[in-house]
Amino acid sequence: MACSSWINTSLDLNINPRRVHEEVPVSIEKEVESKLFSLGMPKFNVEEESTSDLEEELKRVTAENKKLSEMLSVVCENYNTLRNHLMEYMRKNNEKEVSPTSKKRKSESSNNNSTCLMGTNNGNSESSSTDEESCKKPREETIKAKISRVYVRTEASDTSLIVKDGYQWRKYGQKVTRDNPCPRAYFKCSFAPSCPVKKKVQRSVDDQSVLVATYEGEHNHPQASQMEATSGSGRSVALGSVPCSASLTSSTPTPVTLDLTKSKGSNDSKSTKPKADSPKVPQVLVEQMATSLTTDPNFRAALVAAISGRLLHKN
DNA sequence: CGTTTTTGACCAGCGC
DNA sequence: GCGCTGGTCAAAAACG
Repeated sequence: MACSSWINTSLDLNINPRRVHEEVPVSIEKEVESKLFSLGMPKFNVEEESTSDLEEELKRVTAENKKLSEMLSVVCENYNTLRNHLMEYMRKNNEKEVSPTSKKRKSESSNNNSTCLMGTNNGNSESSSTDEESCKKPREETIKAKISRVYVRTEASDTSLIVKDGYQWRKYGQKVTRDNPCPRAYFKCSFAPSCPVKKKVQRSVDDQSVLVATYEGEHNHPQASQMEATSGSGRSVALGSVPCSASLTSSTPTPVTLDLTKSKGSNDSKSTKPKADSPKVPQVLVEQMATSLTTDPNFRAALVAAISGRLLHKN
């Protein structure tokens, strides 16, 4: 993913980094300074500051902190609203396209336009894409499967068809399909016995180093890795060991891809998923924002001021 | 010994 | 109806 696609979340906070508490003992002050300086923070002038100035500064930083929190809330709200709109739109679109007589394979072919590219970072971060409800064959009609497609770049020499996505999968079949010489692997979610999610993984015809993972259905449980992290007693989970490159060449101009596979359907009984199963896209967004913020000198200065202010107040 | 993977067989949808 | 194809099953093998 090109850096040019990154969202500029830089906040012009106009913080003056110079301000630091004056009444602090010199030893503590120097300690803080040296630590911050070792972190790449600018060393600031601490001379001739009055207490009132510092209190004012602290108030201002607190207010900005509050404002940032509010902005983040707004961003999250906007995201949820946008996602709901997208879901609504796609559902309406699907109702138009899928005729009552459409069958299994037609649903798959109509699914081809719901693809999206994603980048991976050593297989740990990934986002998926658009999804689409499909008309399944009779015995699967009870499952209104949501289908999404995920592209994962791996080592071209790696022949395994493992996509590390935080869930535990059991392979139940492999087939060589007509349009692709590379075999397609079929996986079922094995973390929860009742989980209906299936996954197909196949190498891309165009680029053998790209794995195409197609997900069907929605997980009715949190991610295995997250369950482990929270419970601390989960058994070892095979998440795959595919070394993925951090970048994925994409012609898609979309800067952020949405993971709607884990979106909570409004009328779905599975919507009562734990929060741990939240979409990964916000995480991507958060990472971008975090990166942007941490590289923003203004923000860093504000952070330094806030931290040092707190440290010094405690002393 | 329990779990997972492999792999050939089987089934169902689709086009002709 | 027949052949092709994708998807699933299930027994055997492999693995920890």
